[in-house]
Amino acid sequence: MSRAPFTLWTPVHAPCTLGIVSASRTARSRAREELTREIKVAARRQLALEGADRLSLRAVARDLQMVPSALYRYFPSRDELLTALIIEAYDALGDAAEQAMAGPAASDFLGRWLAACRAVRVWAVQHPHEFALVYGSPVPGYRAPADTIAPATRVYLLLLGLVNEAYRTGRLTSPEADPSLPPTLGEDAQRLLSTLDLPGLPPTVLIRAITAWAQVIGAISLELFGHLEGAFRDNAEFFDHTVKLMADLVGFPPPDRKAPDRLVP
Amino acid sequence: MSRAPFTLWTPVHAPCTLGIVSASRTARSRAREELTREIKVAARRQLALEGADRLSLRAVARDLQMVPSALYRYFPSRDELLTALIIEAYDALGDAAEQAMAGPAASDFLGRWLAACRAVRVWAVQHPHEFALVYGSPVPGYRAPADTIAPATRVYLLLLGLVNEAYRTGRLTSPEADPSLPPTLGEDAQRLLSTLDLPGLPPTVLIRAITAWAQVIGAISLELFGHLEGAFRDNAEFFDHTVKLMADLVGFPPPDRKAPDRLVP
DNA sequence: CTTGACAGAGAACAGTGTTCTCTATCATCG
DNA sequence: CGATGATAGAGAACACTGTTCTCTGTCAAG
Repeated sequence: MSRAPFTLWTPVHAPCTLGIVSASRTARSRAREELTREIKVAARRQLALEGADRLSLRAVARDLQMVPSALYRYFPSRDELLTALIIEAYDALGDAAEQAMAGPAASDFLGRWLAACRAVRVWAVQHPHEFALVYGSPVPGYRAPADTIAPATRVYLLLLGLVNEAYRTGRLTSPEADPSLPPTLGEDAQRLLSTLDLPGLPPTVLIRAITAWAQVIGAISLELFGHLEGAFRDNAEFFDHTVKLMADLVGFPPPDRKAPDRLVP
Repeated sequence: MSRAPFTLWTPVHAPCTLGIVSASRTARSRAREELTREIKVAARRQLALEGADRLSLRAVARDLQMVPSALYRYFPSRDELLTALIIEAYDALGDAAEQAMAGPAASDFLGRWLAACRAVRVWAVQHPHEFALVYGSPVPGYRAPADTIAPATRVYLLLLGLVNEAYRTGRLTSPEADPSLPPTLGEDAQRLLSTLDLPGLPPTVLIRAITAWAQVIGAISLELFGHLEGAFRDNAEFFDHTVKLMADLVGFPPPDRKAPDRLVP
């Protein structure tokens, strides 16, 4: 079934909901927002229990004592409901990472990197089906709808910001003999850096950071999807170690060594 | 729906099919094997077109001009059919990697590592839904059935064998200042090494190899599942670079430099 | 107060996985 | 060879699913 171009569902004649204009809130639209929320929490509950492919519109309707067709006043299809859950999952993941990163001292870059990555894994372990929804195979159709890519970049941008901050303050060790990027990859990295508003960050560092991020997602995927079954007694310990290896790859200085040769910012 | 303990489907009174005993092959069991194969190819065709969650038993039955219930003589459920496809996908992936690894000279460890990883990615790009089936979120139920974990380890063991071979022949550069493993992780690594029959390989190298493998899967997942959309014009180039970074992490010597300090085997 | 948009109910449709029962057909054993 | 029993497939049925209609009340605005 081909997916129509995604449109976040909004009522055709809905009043303006920008800002904090809660005074002019009619009772109907208020009930509407509340029910929309309730539908999503019911759906998320069922998602957590059964997984995305077992998520049934009729079941969430039963849960809310509604008739199935009534749900279509709020979400035009099951796929759009799933998309809303995807967006919320991205946000929850971003919240978790952001909060964890605020724990260590601002100057402790390795500690903040570790804390954020750990938070991502812990969230994933606690919400395996939601992680699968966003980083596993996309269930609704095959290509992510446009509205999901913005929230998707949040964790990613958080970590990149950390790398940039460490670099700017001269706390990033330069890799010994960094292989140069092939031309088109280097151009793409430069373009990414300018669109991400991270001028000055070397392209090689960006690529290393993305590489590390891919490793983090890969390690979590392997664990959650059963590919590490029986390998380690404590998967968190293994994850921590790989994250430290990746931190070293990116250039976060290990705590014991005095940061040796620094890149000039 | 809870999954019953997995049993690869075999007819209750089927004759012994071990070895190449094709003489005592009755016509019925021969037709049975052929139809089993045909069901799988029809299912795989539909899987490639629509994805795992859209794979419909009734559609493959229609494709084969059978009635849906007839399929249940060959696979006791849709999940078991998917499991068979999973196993075949693992095998196809293993074949691709194995064949690619045989390309470069036996002593060119970096080249063989690169070739194998590239082959994995190319196979994944060409069979995205099958990759999603095995390395994305597991669709049938939540835990991989026991019969899939053996074929799943094939690619993995192939790469580990390469690392071991490089180490044994002294072609693996030791990482500068390898952080020591925490105690339980080190024990687990030692246990893994003995069960995998790779004695002598340092536990830290094993962990680095698994880390690299997780990165490869993560990079492919990010690409296939849309998280790299719009980032790189040539994803293969990005992938190649990350794979080289990981090769360096594992200790495969770069081709230009003379391999500096070697581990004693 | 009237009008029109909206929320929800209910029925219906096409599709799904799965399980029955029933009838041929084939392999095997006496 | 012929009887017997296991098997393959057909067909109907059940309990679901997502989705789309139509129809009635209800709330908000002109």
